[in-house]
Amino acid sequence: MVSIREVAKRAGVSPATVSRVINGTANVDPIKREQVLVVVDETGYKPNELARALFKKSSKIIGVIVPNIENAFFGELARAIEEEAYQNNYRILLCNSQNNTEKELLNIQTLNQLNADGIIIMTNSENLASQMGPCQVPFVILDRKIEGLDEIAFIEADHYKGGRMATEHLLQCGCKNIVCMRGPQKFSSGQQRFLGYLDICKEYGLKVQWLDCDYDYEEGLRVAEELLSEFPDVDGILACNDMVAIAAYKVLLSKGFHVPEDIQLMGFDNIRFSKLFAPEFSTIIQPIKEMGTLATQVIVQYANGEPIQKENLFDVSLVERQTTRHTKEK
Amino acid sequence: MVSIREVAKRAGVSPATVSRVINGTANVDPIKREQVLVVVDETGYKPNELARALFKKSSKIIGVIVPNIENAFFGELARAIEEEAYQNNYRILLCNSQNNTEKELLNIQTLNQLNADGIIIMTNSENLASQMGPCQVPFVILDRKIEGLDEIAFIEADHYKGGRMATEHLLQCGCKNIVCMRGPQKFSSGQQRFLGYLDICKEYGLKVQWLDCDYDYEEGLRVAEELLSEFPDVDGILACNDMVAIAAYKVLLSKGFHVPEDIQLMGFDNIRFSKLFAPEFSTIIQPIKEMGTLATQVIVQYANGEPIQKENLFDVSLVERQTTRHTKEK
DNA sequence: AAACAGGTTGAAACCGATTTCAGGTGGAGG
DNA sequence: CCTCCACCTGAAATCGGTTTCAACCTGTTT
Repeated sequence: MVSIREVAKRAGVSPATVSRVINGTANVDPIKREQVLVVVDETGYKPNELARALFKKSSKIIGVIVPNIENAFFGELARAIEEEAYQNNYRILLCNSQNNTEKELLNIQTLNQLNADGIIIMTNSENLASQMGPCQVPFVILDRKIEGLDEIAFIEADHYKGGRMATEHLLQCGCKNIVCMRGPQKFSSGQQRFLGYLDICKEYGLKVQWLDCDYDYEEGLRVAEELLSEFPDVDGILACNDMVAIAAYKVLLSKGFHVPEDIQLMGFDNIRFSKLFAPEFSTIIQPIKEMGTLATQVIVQYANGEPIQKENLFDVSLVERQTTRHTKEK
Repeated sequence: MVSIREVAKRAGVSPATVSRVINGTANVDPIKREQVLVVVDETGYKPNELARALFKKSSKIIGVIVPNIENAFFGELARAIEEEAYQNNYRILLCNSQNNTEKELLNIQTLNQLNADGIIIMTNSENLASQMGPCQVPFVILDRKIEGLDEIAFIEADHYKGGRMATEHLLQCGCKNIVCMRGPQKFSSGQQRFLGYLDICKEYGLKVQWLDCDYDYEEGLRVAEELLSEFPDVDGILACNDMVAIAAYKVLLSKGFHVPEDIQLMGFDNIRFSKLFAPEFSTIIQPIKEMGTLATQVIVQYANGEPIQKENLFDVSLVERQTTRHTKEK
């Protein structure tokens, strides 16, 4: 690899001048500029980003910490983040934490040591902040609030509204006996969705019934079994997310229930598979792409010294597909 | 952020000594060593990885280039790579290329400028190598051969065997009219699987019938429609991968066909969703995790100057689930 | 013709690590 | 007691960029 000094020598100028030509940071005599450009072209010179980042204290790297990249929701977020980062000439350093707090901490440290420009974090680790050493890198929290971490921005969807809409929809589809497989109450997403469910039940005078369920498929399987034995006359299930909804569907299928004839089913998130599945799932749409894009933009803006909005609540909407059935007579 | 000079000053030693303590690269007087460790602990000093990487010409970063992270197959590969990289104290820089050659080239360049230790690439770009500038970073190619690129290792599954097994299985399940939705013939995966299908057809004297189909869901929908109109008495479909199999299933469902009663269906890859789907898909298992792990190990070994194996063919196997039905009378 | 403003330029310092190399110390051996 | 060797140690060079700063050149003003 040819260095800036080598280019300078060949072009008969100083490294400083080469730097100025490359970065356009100052005027350079057109003749010298041309000489430099010729040599750059001949040698295929590309500045070493490490050296640059070392001096500038910015590596144009954004760290992305997700609990599980195989989880479609995070996969889709990661994709949106990567895309937007690329557009802005940033690169993505990915950490798949598997709920391993130690791994998250180590990755945060690495990002710090790499002069990263920002960290977008989605995590399950509640007490991450307390265990974390000093960190220069600005944080953006996506989807799940972390106590004690002073992030530059927080981005989430309106889970409460989503919870309300989902429950109300089941109601309008004729369900009398709605059971909520509520998500982890340590997350605001879990809390707010459940609160939405609760409030609708209260407003319509419905019986409140629920079970706790983590956000993953295997848990969904287990809890759905439990649900059927505990609430035998259930006719509507509000799953905490799409993966759990799919798990519930499979359990219902194996027990001989029909969806939506016997039992109706609502998911949450609108991951891509919720539409690919057979039947296609009615669910609450979180604007996943927009959220990921914004997370990245916030970091870019912050790096540029632009003002940013700290709290960002994204609107949600409902899509009715094949697992619920809107009764015509409302 | 405190620097090594700061630590050295506080501990009353030189930066060289601090470096030696941190890295254990030379003996240091136990007393001084202790002083250094105390200061390191007090200040929370962590060496700047950029400075280190600049000097060492190795940033402990592995680039991962995938065509589409939302595609479960690549998502699962990425996960395995990240996991193994973490175990070896490497980090992952992710590029989701969306089949955009320019984006791939730019990311390769960036990785080069970052003194990355290796690039694991899965791409659709055929003529990537010819457009690529000089690159110091060693490549490992996963899943899809790239002509003209001199990689340090190539890793793929035994697609030919998989193609044979899948076809033979459909045959044993009583299919008389197997249609192959073959994958892109520019990839060895597409070629080899199709070759397996062809050879089994020849050996059993079967009629050969196929359509071309890209590896994605939307294509699967389109081609499956075409398949039904072109081959009305099909009773077995060999999809080029699991996503296409799912698409085919949905088309069959919408046309009123029953799977596996009317038409049997084989996928390929064994992505997680092939088992989560309803019905669960019979498919060919690629050892995704093992392949990703090996790709990473190869790079680590190469960085350590250890010998590595260039060509790596992974065995595949067949899992019979609900979309095929093994007839008892063989 | 001298003074001054404005624009280019390169030497050198800097970012924060690692490693080389030469000098200093202490103990063993003659 | 002197020599030699082994072992620590720190000054300085290095990695490859960027930026500061002072010097220089050109052309204009008085």
